[in-house]
Amino acid sequence: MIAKSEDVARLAGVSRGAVSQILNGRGERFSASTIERVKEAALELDYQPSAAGRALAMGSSDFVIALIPNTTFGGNLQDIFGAATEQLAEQGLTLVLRLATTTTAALGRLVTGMAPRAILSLTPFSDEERELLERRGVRAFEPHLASEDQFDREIGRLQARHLIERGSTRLAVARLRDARQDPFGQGREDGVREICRQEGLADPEVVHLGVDLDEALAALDRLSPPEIGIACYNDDIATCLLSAARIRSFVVPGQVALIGMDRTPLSQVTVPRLTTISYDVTAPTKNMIANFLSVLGRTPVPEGPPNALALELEAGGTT
Amino acid sequence: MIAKSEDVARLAGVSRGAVSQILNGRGERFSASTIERVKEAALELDYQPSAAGRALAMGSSDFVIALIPNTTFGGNLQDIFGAATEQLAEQGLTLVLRLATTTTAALGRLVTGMAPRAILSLTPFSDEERELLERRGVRAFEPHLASEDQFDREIGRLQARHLIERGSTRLAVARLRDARQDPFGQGREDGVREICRQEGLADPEVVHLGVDLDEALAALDRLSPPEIGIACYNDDIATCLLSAARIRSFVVPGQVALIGMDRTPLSQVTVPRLTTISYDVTAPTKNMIANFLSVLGRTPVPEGPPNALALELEAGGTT
DNA sequence: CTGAAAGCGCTTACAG
DNA sequence: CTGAAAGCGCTTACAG
Repeated sequence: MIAKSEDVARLAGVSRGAVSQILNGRGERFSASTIERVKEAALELDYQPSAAGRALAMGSSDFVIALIPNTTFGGNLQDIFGAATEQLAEQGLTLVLRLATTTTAALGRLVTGMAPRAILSLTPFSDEERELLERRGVRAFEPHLASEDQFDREIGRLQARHLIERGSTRLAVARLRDARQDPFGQGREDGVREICRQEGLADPEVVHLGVDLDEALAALDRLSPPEIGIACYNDDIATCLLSAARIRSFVVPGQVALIGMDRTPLSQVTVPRLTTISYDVTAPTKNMIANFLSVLGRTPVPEGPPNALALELEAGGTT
Repeated sequence: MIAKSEDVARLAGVSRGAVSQILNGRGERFSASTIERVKEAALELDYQPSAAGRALAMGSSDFVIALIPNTTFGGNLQDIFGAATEQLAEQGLTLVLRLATTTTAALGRLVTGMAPRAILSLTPFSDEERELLERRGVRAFEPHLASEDQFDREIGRLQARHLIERGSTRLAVARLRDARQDPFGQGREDGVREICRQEGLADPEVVHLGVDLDEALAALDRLSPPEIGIACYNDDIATCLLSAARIRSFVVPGQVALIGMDRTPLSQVTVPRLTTISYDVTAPTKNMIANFLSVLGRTPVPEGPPNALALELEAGGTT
């Protein structure tokens, strides 16, 4: 049988109320020996308070929901959430993950059903979601970013500037064929175009492809190099185009210059090594969690928001 | 304010008990007009039953926990869990994800606290976990796999047989440097060795590396080709070694033959294309979920377990 | 066919 | 310093 607070109370010879107080750290007014007895009884019975009972009595559960984005959930994020799970566990909170791929309605059902202590998201909430959460009285946390759109434009700008600096006079943007997976593509493209205009170059051509060699070859043929600098949606796309360029015997970076984004591990082992932009989600995510913990009021306030645009260009051999 | 069942009852002019029965589909005995009124009231008030209240009354919550493995949680899995989330939602169940990286004790706290309807795992539970879950009365589901170890040995065997078939007479195994991420390495290595002995070849040399060009170069130098067939832990490692071979000007597959595992998208765009083994987690995972739903008794039993060892060798240009 | 009451396991004023 | 009681929102026998 699963022990309940009554079992603990009986074993320790106190009331259920006392058990609750003591186990929740509000037992200053009890004698040391009583406290000791209760704690031992709880241990002995392997007592775990029922989440439902607590939630009902307290009005909000001990759950914290983390929304994970639809994009690749790489090893990085697992480490972060692994650590976060433990940190929250120390505070008696249990972190559960949820795919962000849900409608606002589903999110609504989730939060009113679960009554979580808070909800964390790796990507900014939509206005609709924000309003919903406020109405339901759920605290929402998101990484302290500049607006998502500005962020993507900045990436596009960075890519374009670097390509131009390295000698490209004709730019292209390689976006993802699958629009579902391309939430950031438009912002990137806009950033590239902005720089092109600013520098007096023609607007970038735009190609769409997936991680597929045939598509990469077709895209490259359409762009009819020699002499094109391609700002790629991510390193995988850049890698594809690098293979395509090799098959077509184009000189990289002489004829085809490539810049990726993400600095994936594999981007560092291509020949030549990919030029890319690294962006560490770790810092903003950790900061978000620290911020959350501090709002819980049990932890010092963190140092201050890290630079939200911690983009770093890593020059490789493809530009 | 958040509506509760009492609000719905008042608005519909019935008792709370009636609201509960009707909204949970056990309202056959009520008149059609009553049912209609209650449903409308619920809709109007945007009523969401409190998970805590339900859980407390019913003894188990509407949560289903899915344990996600510590390895890469790729796009595939997201799709699967996205679909599963919706399927379960239709049954009134809410799927939450949890990193599998937890101690048995933490798992115990989670399940006794949450009282989930079931717990699903993508990888087999340990005996300890299994025993814990049984004791707590939590239903556990896992993909219908042959034992994990057999599975990995089979992968190793497949890799080795293919390399030998393609002419390798000296084999090596490339494992992950980071042992944490190498849970399957030993089984694979054992499978390769088994085949080597069976075929009268020397035992395979074993190298350890990460996704890092310098490490790949060092590993390749240590194996001192020409003439080595390398069974790689995964496609990323194989890709690394392919780059290293190119830098050292080894002929692939003539001098260095490579076979990966996973059939990642990027493995299909290397030059030459990687020989690899594909294994679709989708089928076993979907099957597990179908199985779970059928046990809930609201869905027909699925067709029968898919072939758990649905490994498929995909010959590329590296062997 | 419907409603009133008890109970799920916990916490929190409140009375002693 | 401690215990008895009420109440959180729901469901489920049970009585009408």
